[in-house]
Amino acid sequence: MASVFVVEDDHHIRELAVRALADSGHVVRAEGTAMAGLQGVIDSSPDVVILDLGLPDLDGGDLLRMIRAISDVPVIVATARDDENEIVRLLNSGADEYVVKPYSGPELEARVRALLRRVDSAGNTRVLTIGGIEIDLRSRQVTVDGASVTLNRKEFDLLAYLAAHEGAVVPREELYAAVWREPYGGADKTIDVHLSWLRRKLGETAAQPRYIHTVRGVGVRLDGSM
Amino acid sequence: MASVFVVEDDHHIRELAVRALADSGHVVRAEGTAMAGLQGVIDSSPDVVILDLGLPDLDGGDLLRMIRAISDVPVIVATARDDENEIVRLLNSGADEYVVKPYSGPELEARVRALLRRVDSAGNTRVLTIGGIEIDLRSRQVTVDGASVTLNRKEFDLLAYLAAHEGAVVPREELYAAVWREPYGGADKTIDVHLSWLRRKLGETAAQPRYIHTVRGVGVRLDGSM
DNA sequence: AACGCGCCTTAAAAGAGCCCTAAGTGGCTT
DNA sequence: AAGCCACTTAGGGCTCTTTTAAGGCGCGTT
Repeated sequence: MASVFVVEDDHHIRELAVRALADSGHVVRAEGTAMAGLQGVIDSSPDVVILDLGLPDLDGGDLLRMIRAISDVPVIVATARDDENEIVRLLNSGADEYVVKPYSGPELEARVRALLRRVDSAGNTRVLTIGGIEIDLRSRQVTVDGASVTLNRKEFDLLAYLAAHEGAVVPREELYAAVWREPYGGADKTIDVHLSWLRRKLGETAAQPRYIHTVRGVGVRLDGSM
Repeated sequence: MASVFVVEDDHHIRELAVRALADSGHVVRAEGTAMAGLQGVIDSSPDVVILDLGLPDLDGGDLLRMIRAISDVPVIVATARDDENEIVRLLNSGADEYVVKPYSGPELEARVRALLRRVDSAGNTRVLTIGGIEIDLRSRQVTVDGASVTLNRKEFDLLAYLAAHEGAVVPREELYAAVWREPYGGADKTIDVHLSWLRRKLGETAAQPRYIHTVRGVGVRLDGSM
């Protein structure tokens, strides 16, 4: 059982989804517009969001990015079958699942269940702790060994993404895509400059890393256990 | 990067999948029959399984249940059937994702990535253990008898590929193609140099092998049981 | 409008580490 | 014994990464 938020403008589809999910024991809320949906997601902090892409007031992809900017909530996007590139793009920009419309109630329910099975075992806190670093995703405040440090937007987004993937080597390409939201031109040194500034604020250098470890030729890894 | 196992009987589709996944940096194994696939999944403990449903020797659903009986490995099912009920049934019986055939390389790659992201964020680790060697594919960290060793990119990729094929003799040609991502010019001695460096870091020599065994005229074999 | 400030990008240089080539040695096969 | 194959070491070129510096842009303030 979980709380699910449905954003879908078509009344009949919305009712189908709400009924199917409610029948299988979930707490369901629904809205019919992007802006109301965004507000609802913020207010009710659901465990899963079902997001229709064909909303009247805003592109579904934009809404997805707005949700991702404030939350790591798992998102299932509902889309038309013939749009393969769109699906790839959405999965890369933060969607966790997709269902193809028209979908059946049982299918949607199965997707929600499959997704929750993965997510339940993860600790869903709004504050990430990596070694001596505390990252509050909501207020965007960071402390290192208890002392507050001021990060600007890019620095915070870099740190937050690395922290969300603690221990994993994150390729520059992925890191750039996540923070800049645009394709990575391989020769772009900007990301290195920001990493350097971030390191300074975390109290380390590349030569004496405490958290951000360079894996030459592959990417960088945030690791608090060393 | 992860180790992926593909079970698909159609040669062309299999090659498409293998190439797409290898190009995006994964260690890939593939088989064309259900029984060989099951054996391969048992032997190589992959991080993700791509499972075709239209296998010649066994129903894909049955194979999925057999895999589920022995492992929690995430499974992506590939189905030509545009059959909604079939998909729901499979998701309920343990599949984690599905792709509809024919699928593109980028689409498959995106599904694998999305799945790995969920698995990783659930706190799972992807570790290969060969004798005293522990290989963490996510952080690219390696320990031998508990002691950390620092491998550079080529060394790590070589070791990871050999470990994913533990016990099998890997031809130089295949090893080179997997790590360098380009065709093997037969006279290339570079791979030998890197293998030598890797051996040194693992604490062995070719004359006194503990893990990497040379099979003269054929290739090399990683084996931790000796 | 003009100014100041912070933020981001571009540029450039230096350093470190990695990778390939080359060459010599040793062992196995024929 | 000769030839082939594999292993190792050494050296230099090159790529990748880091860091500093300078300039432009946006934005709020004066």
